[in-house]
Amino acid sequence: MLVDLELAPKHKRAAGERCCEPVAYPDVERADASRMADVAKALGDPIRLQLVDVLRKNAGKVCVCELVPLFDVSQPTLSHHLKKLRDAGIVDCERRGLWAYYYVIPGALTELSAWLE
Amino acid sequence: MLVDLELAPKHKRAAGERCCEPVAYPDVERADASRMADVAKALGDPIRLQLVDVLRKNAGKVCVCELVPLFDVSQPTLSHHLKKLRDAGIVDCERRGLWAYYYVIPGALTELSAWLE
DNA sequence: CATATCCATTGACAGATGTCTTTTCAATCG
DNA sequence: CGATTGAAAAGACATCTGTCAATGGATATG
Repeated sequence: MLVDLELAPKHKRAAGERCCEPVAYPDVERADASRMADVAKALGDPIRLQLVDVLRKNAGKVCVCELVPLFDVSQPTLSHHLKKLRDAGIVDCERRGLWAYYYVIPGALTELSAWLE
Repeated sequence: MLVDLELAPKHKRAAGERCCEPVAYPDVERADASRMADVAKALGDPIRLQLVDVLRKNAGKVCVCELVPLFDVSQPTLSHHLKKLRDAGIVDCERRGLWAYYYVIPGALTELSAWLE
């Protein structure tokens, strides 16, 4: 599938003249874009993306001590990544005694997912 | 919709004992995760996300001189963002005389989109 | 050729990021 | 209580990121 390029053979414009037709730009998009970019940014690290992947496939069943050995980073580093995901509103955790059980917050990815579609 | 938490009331384990059941962890995911994380990272900036949004809605019709006034950043900064998107394999451009026409590469977002779903 | 225009690149710089080691905190066990 | 354990936080440090001003390169006009 190729993109339908509409490359009008343009000529140099006079000073101050627009070189292209203006693109309609919905102002509402700005806040949406910020929210979605925050989520995308949080997913923009292989470890965090895999963390979300594992958590989604094992909703609510995974505690940190089980996540750590899956990655080649130290426990504090993984904790740091989990905090990033928490700050982005993608995951949350529930503590039970010594253990912390992480899960993906339902709906946290739907806005970005819908936009990407 | 709530996550189905299976919080077994665990007790302190003996030294060396696993505190959790091991999670099956497909090794194939590693390369996939890296690719998708790269795409997500590129989308992890509001300006870049909006750039992709505009380009998707105006496939192949948008030249840089038209994109610049849409954002409150300098032309070199926008050029930098476009390069990031190019490096991530999300967009490409076609030059025609003085102008550069950007477009979203078809299928560039499908892997991430499918995973997010 | 000289000049103007579009766009990319370079260099600089403050701030964010990923990582580790060390520390702290809360909870459990003996 | 004292010791141990799971997990978060703090501190340090090299690297990456977003931004701008200045520059460069290619193309068009005259």
